[in-house]
Amino acid sequence: MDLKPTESELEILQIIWKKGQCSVRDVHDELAKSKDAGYTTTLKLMQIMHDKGLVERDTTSKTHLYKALITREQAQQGALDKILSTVFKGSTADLVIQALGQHRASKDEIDAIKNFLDQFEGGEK
Amino acid sequence: MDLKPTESELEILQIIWKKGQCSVRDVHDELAKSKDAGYTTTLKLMQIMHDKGLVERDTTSKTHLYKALITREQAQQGALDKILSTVFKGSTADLVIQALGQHRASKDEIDAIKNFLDQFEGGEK
DNA sequence: AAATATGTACGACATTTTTCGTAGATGCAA
DNA sequence: TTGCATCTACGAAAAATGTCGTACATATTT
Repeated sequence: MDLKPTESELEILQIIWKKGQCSVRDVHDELAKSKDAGYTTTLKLMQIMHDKGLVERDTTSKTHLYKALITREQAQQGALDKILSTVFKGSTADLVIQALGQHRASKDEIDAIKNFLDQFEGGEK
Repeated sequence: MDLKPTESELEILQIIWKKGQCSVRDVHDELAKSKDAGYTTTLKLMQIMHDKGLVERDTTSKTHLYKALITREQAQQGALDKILSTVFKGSTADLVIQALGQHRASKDEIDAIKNFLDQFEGGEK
């Protein structure tokens, strides 16, 4: 089980994660807002995702309904692992600092992260 | 100018970043430690990177020497932007927390991040 | 019931990325 | 200077991804 979604598959997973359960039409309409591809392209992609085990589907009615079998958190972790090894030399601290440096996080965000760090540090040696 | 390295190109860039300036042989020998591809494959890839403007090269001697034209920081930012939009819903805080949660940063790393945040927060509103 | 709309299946093609073989130039050692 | 090692150039194929057309089934409307 490989479970490494491609770029297009990730775009589709995003929509499924947001809506919870989707028909191909749901996904395609949402996708069409930002992208320009045919309906059958989306269909085929979702069929492939099913073959790969990235999604499951309910085929009891004519319009099949798809659910994600991989969580957003899993995909996030996979994406992080990948860029950590390819561009961040494995340094989480570098990654975090680079992420925060560019984006100008809001005060709320910074506080959330600080709280997280505090709680974290308490539990560790 | 697209400047979006592919997966293989990133592997090569990593080595060039580390060594500063490399022949194809340098890169290939290093690559061979973790991967199994022919010499001409590496050569071709580096030629393509040159065509794309990802690297420059000194061709005065028989063995050409390559330098990166994109910085590690640029590539890091590109990689971050990509996964922020594809799996993190644009939330830097989510990304940071997910990164720290899994990877068990060391105390030093945590402190470094905290210091960074402090200095940061001071400068902001 | 016929026409129209909407759905799945799936082969085939297009594009992008990666891999490799072969040819030819240049340096070097016997 | 002959032979061998090392290099670049580059076309072409393989592999991975993304795209679409067509066929056909099932609803829905008139």
